[in-house]
Amino acid sequence: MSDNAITKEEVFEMEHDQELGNKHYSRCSSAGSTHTPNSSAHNSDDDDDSGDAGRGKPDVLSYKERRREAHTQAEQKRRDAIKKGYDSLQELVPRCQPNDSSGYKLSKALILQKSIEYIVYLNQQKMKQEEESSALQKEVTALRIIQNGYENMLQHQQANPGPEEERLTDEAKFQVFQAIMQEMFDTFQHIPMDNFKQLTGGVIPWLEEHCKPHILRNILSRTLQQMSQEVLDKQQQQAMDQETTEGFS
DNA sequence: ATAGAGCCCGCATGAGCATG
DNA sequence: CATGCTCATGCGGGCTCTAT
Repeated sequence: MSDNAITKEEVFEMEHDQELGNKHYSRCSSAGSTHTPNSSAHNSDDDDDSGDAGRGKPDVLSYKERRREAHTQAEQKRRDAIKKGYDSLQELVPRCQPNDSSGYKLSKALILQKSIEYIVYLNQQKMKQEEESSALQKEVTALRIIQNGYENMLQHQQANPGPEEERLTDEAKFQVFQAIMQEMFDTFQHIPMDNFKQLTGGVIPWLEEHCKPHILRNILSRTLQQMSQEVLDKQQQQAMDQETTEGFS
């Protein structure tokens, strides 16, 4: 396997010695002026492993050279992966996307910074939604408790209707229903209804404002008081009429 | 218009660590 | 121990901005 590698390297070296090799070393010559080997430098430097096979054969790459070649390719692969990651980030993060017109590309530092800002923003949104969800869940629980209470009251009422003489007549129930509906209608007709949007936008606030249990209870209480007063008045009137009749007789 | 400064990016390489 | 991977470093090149 190492033989194959060496052969490949040899071929590579022979084919690209001029163009790539010169470019390679010209780049490194400045960068690696302190450390980059040229041929003379590492012939004396790393002849420990290549020396046996390649001593006197300049075509055969030394171990150090082979390792450097492999490393260069690996490093290129790594840089590609990093670049791909930055490109993906720029595609994923809305604030990182370049303008369509200019097509300018953000720097890597900016991509990182914007990505961090976006993640923070998403975390805040998540927390906010969790709080809203929690509040709504509590509201649902409370409404279910109220619903159960009313259902229990209804069942109890149906199971124990009470003495015959204490039950409300259908006439009385109708009066109560009529009074409640009349009062609700008086407020409901103030909802703007020029279009469907206005209607739907007005119904919810109306429900919240005028259909609260204590308001309905007040209406009920007031209506029952009125009915009670009317019965009393009626009874008094009947008594007076009776007295008058008896007086005449 | 142009030279120079500053910034960013890609590249090659060495060093150090992990792994089979 | 060979190999792969990551990180740091130094350098060249391209681009933009600014002072002259």
